Amino acid sequence: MGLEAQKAALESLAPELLERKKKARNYSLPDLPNAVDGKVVTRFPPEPNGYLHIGHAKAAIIDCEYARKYNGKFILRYDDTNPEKESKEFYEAQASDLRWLGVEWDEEYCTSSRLMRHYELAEQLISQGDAYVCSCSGDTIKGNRFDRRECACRSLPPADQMKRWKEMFLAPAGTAILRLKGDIKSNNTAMRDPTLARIIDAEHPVQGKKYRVWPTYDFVGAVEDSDSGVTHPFRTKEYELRDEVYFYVLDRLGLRKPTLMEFSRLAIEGMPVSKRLIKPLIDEGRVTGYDDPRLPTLRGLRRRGLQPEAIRQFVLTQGTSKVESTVTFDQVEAINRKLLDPKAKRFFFVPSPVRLIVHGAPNSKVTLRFHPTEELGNREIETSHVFFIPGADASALAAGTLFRLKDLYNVRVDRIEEDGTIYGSHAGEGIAPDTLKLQWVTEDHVALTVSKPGLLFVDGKYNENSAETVTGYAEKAVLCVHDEVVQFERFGFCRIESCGRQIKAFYTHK
RNA sequence: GCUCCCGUAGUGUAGUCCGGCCAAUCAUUCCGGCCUUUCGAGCCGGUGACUCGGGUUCGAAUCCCGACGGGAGCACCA
Repeated sequence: MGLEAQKAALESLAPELLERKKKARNYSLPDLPNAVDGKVVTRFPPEPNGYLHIGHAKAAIIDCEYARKYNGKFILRYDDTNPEKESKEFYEAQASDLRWLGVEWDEEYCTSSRLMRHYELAEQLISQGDAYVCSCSGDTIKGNRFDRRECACRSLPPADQMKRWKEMFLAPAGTAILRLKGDIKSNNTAMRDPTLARIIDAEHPVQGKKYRVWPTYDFVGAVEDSDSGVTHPFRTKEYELRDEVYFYVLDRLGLRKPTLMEFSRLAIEGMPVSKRLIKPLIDEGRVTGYDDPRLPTLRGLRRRGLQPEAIRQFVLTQGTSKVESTVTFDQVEAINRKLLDPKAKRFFFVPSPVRLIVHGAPNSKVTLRFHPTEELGNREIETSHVFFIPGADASALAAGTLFRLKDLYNVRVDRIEEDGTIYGSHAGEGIAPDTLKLQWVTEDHVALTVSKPGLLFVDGKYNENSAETVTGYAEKAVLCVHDEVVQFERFGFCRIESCGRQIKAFYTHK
């Protein structure tokens, strides 16, 4: 029986079998292991040392989303245990960026507020013989780690270690560190007696000069997750080698062990996320700051016109896999466009304007809707016989061509002058099929420059053309728009940043 | 170099833990078509993938071994 015959036979016997069922994509995150509804606790632990970017957003959104999914609790924890790197401004900046993102936390605290607890646990480790004070030089420590060799400090008895620990609080910075007695022979370099605490003299943005001995990430990351009741801490893949340390520390301390999980770092093509790459761009004036719309910082994305919800949906489509991938920005744009489409007001913006004189044009006042289908209001425009149309479209016109001024009437081209000016004649109101429909402005317009954020890096090199601008005329009505994303018809979505005579527009995407 | 992680269409992603319902999901890109007073959105359709080689099994994207490829870590940063 041939395929067609089989189909026909099936059609008569059981037609329902011919319909291919479509499985609906489930956008929610996969189930968590060891999760109990109402008992899940997650946390987002940024270090207040810079502005949050899309990578942080991924972590924060996933953490928050899981807490909601299981009716649990979500904690914002500032991991501020290195006073040399952190500064006051970032605590609030990070919180406000998270609020903009729509991430809401149930609790918030600073790791630096718990140093006494860390000291207490450090002393427990010391007295148990699980930690020691090492006074070797940095180079010696490094060499010994490489050679898998224990140093003399390690074998001193706990009582001596405790004495050395007390002395650390008065010792000059750099002269001693507290190390975990791990496994110096381990293949995992992270286990070769990692540092638990060190001396730092810098003033802390919150604690001031109260402390000099600061615990490290390996120590407090594990302790804080456990102490604060976090059940499902997430971190990015580069910490995977430290998992063993994490659990070992908790094990020696007799503390509860959370279900630790990892996901890959989020990378977007041409958009650097690291301060190492961004800082020089700012210093050299190649970007305007951390809120430059070409940057994937939350501030940059916001300025560009990205909706927080788009970032959330995008992050959720990425999920929690460990596969490292580089996404192109159009994935984010597509989501953003769908969100923006029903709520962005439509305006006319004419890039590279060319003058159009219409013979027989009526002087009239037209009312144009801000949106073709949604009730977003409207604006009025008075028209006479002078218009401006886009240069790119004008260059395709020739004498005799019929086109339409969108939402107005048809025009037939009579002639085109040397200077580019187009002379045409009014050619009826009815919509003619298959004609160009052009956006237009009248003589009563505003000059506008649109910044088009491009990729900052192409093939690993700074892209000199990342800050393209398009100049043109916009209809007057844009003057009443403040900090809003609009759609310039046939041009693209743009965020209008300021009002008055100084309008800035950023091209969000097509 | 050592250790660890990861390899599903152009790009992402679901499925991999607990092998069969996978003739492999969804999105995006691209290409058609429809609709439309926008080159947008929407609707319909199409192209397109389990890195390779062995093994286990009645049956492998899924389990095992190896190769190859990519990434990460090897701090008194987080």
